[in-house]
Amino acid sequence: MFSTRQLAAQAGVNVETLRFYERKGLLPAPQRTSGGYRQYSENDLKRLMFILTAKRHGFTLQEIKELLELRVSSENTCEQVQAIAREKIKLIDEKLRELKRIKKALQILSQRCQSEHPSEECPILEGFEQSK
Amino acid sequence: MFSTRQLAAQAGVNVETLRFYERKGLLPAPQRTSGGYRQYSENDLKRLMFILTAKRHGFTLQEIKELLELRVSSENTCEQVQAIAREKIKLIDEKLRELKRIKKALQILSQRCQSEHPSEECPILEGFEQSK
DNA sequence: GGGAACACCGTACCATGGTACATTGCGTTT
DNA sequence: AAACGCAATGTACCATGGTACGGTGTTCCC
Repeated sequence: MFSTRQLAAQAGVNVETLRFYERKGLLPAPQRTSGGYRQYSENDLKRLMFILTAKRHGFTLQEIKELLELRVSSENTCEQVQAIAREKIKLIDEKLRELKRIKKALQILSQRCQSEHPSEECPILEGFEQSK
Repeated sequence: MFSTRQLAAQAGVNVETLRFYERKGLLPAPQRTSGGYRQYSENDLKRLMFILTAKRHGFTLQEIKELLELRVSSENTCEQVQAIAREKIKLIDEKLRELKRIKKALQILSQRCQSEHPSEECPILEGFEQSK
């Protein structure tokens, strides 16, 4: 069990951020002590780490919330969950493809820098094909 | 040559966005007609597409600006450019790794949904290891 | 040469994702 | 029981990345 401060420190975020995520429904309202202090579990930490990871490459909080809500319940049959998961996987595959494209462009740039004259102009743009 | 409206339409963005990117230094101030209208080139379109692609997976406008400024000039020797490019490539590799992790977690979830009972609880969290 | 249709500019506004108070409350220590 | 530290709350504020608006200027076509 962690206090707000401890959880925030573990994850490297601001204490206020935890409250913010709670308001937004990304973190569940944790148990409270008799005095009203939040008590976070190991599971909350994992969940928080996931949020932060997903956030780092451009998932919005809303999307992350949806990812986290992907669970089978009475409202949500297995097949529905699978459909949503497949959708998200497709989205991720697209992100993967585009990141690879950008990486390749950077590698081409780096390559050119090795082979050409120092003062030569080698704009990064030249390595790019049309996107999307 | 495109007008502002044409370029915006080609790229699927708002006209105002082009002016915004120009103010922020992401798009160069284009040539103007005698009447003061902007005239964009094919190269501007490519540049804009790159910006949009990079943006879609979490590069900030500031980072994108730096990517676009990666070019050899009198201020910037080939070696410096290479160093920056390598740095960005490392960053991209990290994003790739984390996206793959998220994808795997989703696949595990999807798998479970096939093999278990409809009403079973299968939270997505369970597929995740500790991150970072 | 008058009027649509579009362009320009500055400024104001908006959503997202936080961050920072100021105030009140808990809880331990002395 | 006073005091220190940290927690909780509501509200205000901030940066980023746009978007909208009102007023003016330009083109083009009848």
